[in-house]
Amino acid sequence: MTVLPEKCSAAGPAEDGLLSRMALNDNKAGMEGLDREKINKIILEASKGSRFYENELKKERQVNQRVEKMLQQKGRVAEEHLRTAQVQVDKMISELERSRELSRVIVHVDMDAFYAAVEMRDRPELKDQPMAVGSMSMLSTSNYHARRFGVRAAMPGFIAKKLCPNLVIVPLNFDKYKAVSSQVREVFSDYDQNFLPMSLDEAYLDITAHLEMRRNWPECQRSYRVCAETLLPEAGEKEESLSPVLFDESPGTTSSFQDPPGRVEVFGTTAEEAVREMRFRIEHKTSLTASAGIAPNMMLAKVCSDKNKPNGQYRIPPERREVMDFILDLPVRKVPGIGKVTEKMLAALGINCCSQLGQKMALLSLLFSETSWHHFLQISLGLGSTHIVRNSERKSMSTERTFGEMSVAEEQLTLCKELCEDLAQELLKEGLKGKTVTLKVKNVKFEVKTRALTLPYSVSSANEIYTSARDLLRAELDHVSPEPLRLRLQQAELAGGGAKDLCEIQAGFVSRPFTPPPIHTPPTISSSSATLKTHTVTSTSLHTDSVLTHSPPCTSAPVSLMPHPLTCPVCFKDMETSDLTAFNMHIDECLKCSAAQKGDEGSLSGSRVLETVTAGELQPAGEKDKPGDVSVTSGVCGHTPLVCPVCGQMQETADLTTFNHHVDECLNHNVLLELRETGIQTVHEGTVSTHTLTWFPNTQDTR
DNA sequence: GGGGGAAGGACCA
DNA sequence: TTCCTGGTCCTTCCCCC
Repeated sequence: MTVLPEKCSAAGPAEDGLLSRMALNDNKAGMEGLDREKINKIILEASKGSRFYENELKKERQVNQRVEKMLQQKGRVAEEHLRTAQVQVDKMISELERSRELSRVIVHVDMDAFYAAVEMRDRPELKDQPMAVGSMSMLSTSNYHARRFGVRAAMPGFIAKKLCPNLVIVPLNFDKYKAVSSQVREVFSDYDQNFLPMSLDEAYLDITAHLEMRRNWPECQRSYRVCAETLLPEAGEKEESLSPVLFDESPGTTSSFQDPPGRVEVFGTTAEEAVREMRFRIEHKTSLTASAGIAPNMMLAKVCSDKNKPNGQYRIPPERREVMDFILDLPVRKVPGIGKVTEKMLAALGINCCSQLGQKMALLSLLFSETSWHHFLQISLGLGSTHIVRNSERKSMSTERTFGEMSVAEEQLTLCKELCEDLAQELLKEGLKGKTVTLKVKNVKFEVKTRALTLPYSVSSANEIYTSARDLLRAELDHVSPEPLRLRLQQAELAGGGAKDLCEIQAGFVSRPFTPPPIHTPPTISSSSATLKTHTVTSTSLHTDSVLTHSPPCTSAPVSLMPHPLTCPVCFKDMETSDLTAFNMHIDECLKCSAAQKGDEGSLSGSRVLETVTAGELQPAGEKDKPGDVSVTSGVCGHTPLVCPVCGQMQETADLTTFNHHVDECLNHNVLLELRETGIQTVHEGTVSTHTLTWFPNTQDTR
C-alpha cells in the first residue's frame, strides 16, 4: 500500500480521513482564526454513528482510493515521460500567453451574507446575535457573529446549535430575497446592461464600456447625495440600523453611511471608483453591503471579491506581473471550481497553492484528464474568461425533496408526481423542454442512485415527465422487491438530451420574452471548456419552443422549405397557406369556436381533451380550468374522422386505440425526426406529443 | 474509434 | 425536540454502430 504524503491525511485511520471530509470548511469570510480543533470535535461527536456519518466514511474511502491510484500512477511516470509532457505543456503555455487578454475590466459583486443580512435588516433585534437562515436540517447562510462559532452555510442546523447554543435560526423567505435582489440588479444594469447574475446575491459585470463613457462624464454625473430617508430608517439610530452585516473586527467595516445626510459624495472615473460607487448605491438602496472584485477576467474577479469581504473591494491591475504575483500564494481551494476532492488530490502531490500548480504541470498532464489539466494550467497562469456570456443555454433543471424515511410505494409515487408537477411549473416559467428525464433517489443509508430515460421527443408537462419518472421509480421498486425501497430523498430532473440548441421561446401561440436561465457553473470552467473542451458528450441543452416564429439563434428552415402541409391542431384541416401568421389566425378562430362550444366537451368518448393554454402547453383536461386556458375537444368542430398528426392522412377508423397505434407506427418511421429538421417542427411536435402522450390515453399510461 | 446515454460525483451557496 | 440540502454541470463508463 502506498503511503501518502504528510500533507494528505488519507492514509490515516478512518476517523482522521473522515475529519478531512467532514471537518469545518473555514474557507469563508469571517471565519479566520477559529478554534478548528474544538469545532471539529463537536461536529464529529454530533455526527458519529449516524447513517450519514457511515456514508461519509464510505465516500472518504473512495476518494482515498482515487488518491492512492493516482500516486501509484505517479510512481510509474518516468523522467522521459515528464520531459515529453513538459514540451507539450510549454507549447500550450506559449499559446495561452499569446492569447492573454488584459483589456477587459471584469467585476464580481457578491452581497455580504445575503439572506442573513436581509433578515437582520428587517429584524434589527437579530443584528447583534448569532443567527443563521435555514432550518434544523440545513442552513443556507449565517451572519458574522455565528461564523465566529464555526456556523456556516451548508451546515445542518442541529450541529450549528451544538456549536452555538444561542444561535437563532430564521426560516428562508425567498420572495423577500428576490425582491431585494431585483433592487440590486437595477444598480448593476447601470454599469453593464448585460451583467450575468449567478444567483440572487452574486453577479459578474463587464464595466469596460462603462469606464470608457465615464471618463468623459462631468462630476455631477458621478455625484450622489446621501439621502436622509434611506439613511435613517429609524431616527437617531443611523449607525446601528444600517449595514447590518458589518462586524467590528472585520476588514472593510467602514460604512458609506457614516457621512451626514445631505452630503454629496463624488466618485472618480477609475474602475475602483466606479465599483465603490456601485456598492455605495446598493447600500443606499437596500441598506445591505456588497463586496466586489475587479480583475481582467472572471476567475480572478471572483477570487478578488472574497479578498476584502465584507463590505470591501479588491482590484488586480491589468498587468501580467500583477496577475502572477496575485496567483503566487493563492491556495488552490480559493479558486472557484476546486473543491475538497480536487484539493485533496492536489495536496497528495504536494500542490497547495496556484504557483505549485504551474511547477508540476507536466506531471498533472500525465495524471489528470485533458479537461482537468487544461483547467489547472489556466489557473496557474491566472487566466479566465474575459467575456461574460449571458445567453448560454441552461442544461438541466431539477427539483428534489428530502423527507423522513418513506417506504410505501404508493406514497413514493405520489411524491414523484408532485415533484414532476413542480418541475413542470418551473419549466413552464422559463419556457423550456427537454428529452432526458432523470430520477434520483437517496435511500436511508444516504446512498444515491440516478436513473435516466431519454425520449425521442422533448417534453415539458407534468404528465409527460411523470410518465417517465414513474417508470424509473417502478423499476427501482422492482429491483429491491420484495424488500421495500426505503427512501429519504427523491429528485426529478429534465435535461436537454438533444444535440440541437433550439430557438427563442414562443410558447404556444403567444410570444413570450426570453429570460436567460441562471448559470451556476463556475465561470472558469465554462470559459476553459469553451475553448478546450474536447470530449464532453453530455452538454446538451434544454431548449425553448419556437412554434411559429424564430429568433436569430434559431436555425429553422424557412417556411417555404416545409415538406409537410400545415395541419390545424384543432380542426385538423390541412391549410392551403404556408404563411404562419395566417395559420395562427386560423387556429385562433378555431379555438374561439371551440371555446364557445365548450359544453360539448367529452363528445368524443374515451379521449382526453386537447388544450391550448396561453403558454402553449398541451395539457390533459383535468387541469383545463385554469384562468386563461381555452379548452377544446377534438369533437368540438365536428371533425369526427381522425387525422394523423404525423403523416397528415385522415384515418378511416374512429377507434382511438387503432388510431394511436397508427400514430405510433408513423413515429416509428422516423417521420418525427424528419419534422424536427424542418423549420417549424414544433407545430408538428406539439401535435404529435399531444396525440401520443397526452391527448389520447396511451395504454401503458393507465397502469 | 466516435457518438451518445446512463450513472456517479464534484462543486457551490 | 429537531439529527446533513437543493441545484447544476462535469466526468467516466459503457454500449452500439
